[in-house]
Amino acid sequence: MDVSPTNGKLRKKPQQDRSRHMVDRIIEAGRQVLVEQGFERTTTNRVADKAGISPGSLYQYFPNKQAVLDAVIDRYSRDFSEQVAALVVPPIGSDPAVVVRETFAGLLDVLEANREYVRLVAELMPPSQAGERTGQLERRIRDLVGAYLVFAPSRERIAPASSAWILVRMVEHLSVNYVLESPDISRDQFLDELTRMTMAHLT
Amino acid sequence: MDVSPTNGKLRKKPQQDRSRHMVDRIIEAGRQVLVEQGFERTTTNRVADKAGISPGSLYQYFPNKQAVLDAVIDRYSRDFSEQVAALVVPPIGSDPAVVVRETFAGLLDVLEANREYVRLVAELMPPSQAGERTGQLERRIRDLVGAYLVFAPSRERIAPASSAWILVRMVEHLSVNYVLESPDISRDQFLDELTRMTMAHLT
DNA sequence: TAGTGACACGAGTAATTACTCGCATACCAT
DNA sequence: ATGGTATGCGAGTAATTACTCGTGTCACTA
Repeated sequence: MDVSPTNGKLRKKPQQDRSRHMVDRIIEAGRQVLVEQGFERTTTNRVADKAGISPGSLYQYFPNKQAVLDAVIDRYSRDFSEQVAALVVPPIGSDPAVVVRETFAGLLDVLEANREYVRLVAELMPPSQAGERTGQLERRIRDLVGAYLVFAPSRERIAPASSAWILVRMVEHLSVNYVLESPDISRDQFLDELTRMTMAHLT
Repeated sequence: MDVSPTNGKLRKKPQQDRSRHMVDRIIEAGRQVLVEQGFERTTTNRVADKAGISPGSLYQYFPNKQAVLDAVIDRYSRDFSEQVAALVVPPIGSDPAVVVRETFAGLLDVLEANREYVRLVAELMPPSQAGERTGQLERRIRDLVGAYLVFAPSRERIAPASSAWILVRMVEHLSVNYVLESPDISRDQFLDELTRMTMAHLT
C-alpha cells in the first residue's frame, strides 16, 4: 500500500463525455469501497471492480492509488467547506452566548448532513495521513471560530493563538464525536454544555 | 496486512530462559519498528529483522502479526494504567477547583512521561482498531474522572452518564493533543483553561 | 467511408506480504 | 554420554498488491 506524498492531479484530461463519465464512476466507486470496506481493503482492483471497469482504465486517468483517494476526499470536502463557510453570519450586538450557541447548532447540522464525510476523514483514513486528515475538518472549524471572533464584542475575544488552540480543538472534537457516536445525550443539552464551556473559556 | 480480530495469546509458552529472552526481544523490536517506521511499514519480517532473529522464530511464539502488536501495546499500557490509577488521591474538603486542577496536572505529567505510548495509540495505530485504540486511553481517563466524582461534594457532581461523556472526551482529547502537539501555550495557562471549562461544566 | 487519435481492456509483472516446514542446534534429565 | 525435547533457522509459498503494456474498439473529422 503505497502511501507516498502524491499530487491529486489527473494523469490525462478526459476529453470525451464517455471518459468524463468514467472518471466520475471511479471516484464514486472509490467512495463506496472506502465506506463499505474500510481503508485497508480499498485496493485499486476493488475500486475498478466496483466501478465496473478494468484496472488499466483506472490508471488511464489517475497516476496512482493515492490520487483516487484524494479525488474522493476532494469531492466531499468541497460541499462541506461551502456549508461551513455559509455558517458565518454574525448578528452583531446580540447576546454573545446566543450567537455562539446558534453557530454551534449550525455546525452540528452541517456535520450531521455530512456524516459520511466526517466518518471518512475522522475514522476511515489512516493516521499516517493525519496532516491532511484532521486538517480538513479543523481548518474549517478554525475559520468558523475565527470569523466569530472578528465580530464578537472585544471583551469576548480570546487571546490570539494560544487559547484559540484549545477552543478549536474542543469544539471540533466534541462535535465530531457527538455526531459519530450519537451518545445518550440530547442535542439541546449538548449544545448548552458546549456553549457554557466556550463562554467560560472566553475572557 | 491481516488485521483480523485476534487473541493476544502466545502460541507456545517459552520454557527456557533463552526463549523468554527472545519473546522480549520481539516485543521490544515491535515497539521500535512501530515507532520508527509507522504502522504501515511494520511487517513481521522487519520486526524479526530488528530483533535479529528469523521470521520463523517469531512465529514460534506469536500466532500471527496482530499478536505481536497486541503484546507491544500491552506492555506499554500496563505501566500507563498504573500511573493513572495512582493519580486518584482525593483530598476531601479542599476547593474543588484546586483538586480538579491538580488532578489534571498529574494527568498531564503521566501523559508526558508516556508520550511514546500516547503517540502509539493515538496516532500510529490505524483507526480500524479504534475500538481498542481509544479505549485504552479513554477508559483510564474515565476512571480518573469517575473516581473524582465519587469524592466530590454533591453539588459538584455531574449528571451520571450524559455529561460525563462530554467531560471525559474533552479532557482526554485536549490533554493528549497538548502533549503530542506541544502547542504555543504555557502549561499553566492550559491547566487554567481546562480547569475553568471543567468547572463551568459541573453543575 | 476511411482514417486517426482517444479510449478501454485485462492478462501479466514485479514487489511485498504473512506465514510454514523441514532441518539443524542447544539444552536438560537420566 | 545419550536420548528426547525445546529452540531456532531461513529458504520457500501462496496470496495480494499497485501498476503496465500490447491489443483492440470506439467516436469524431475529413
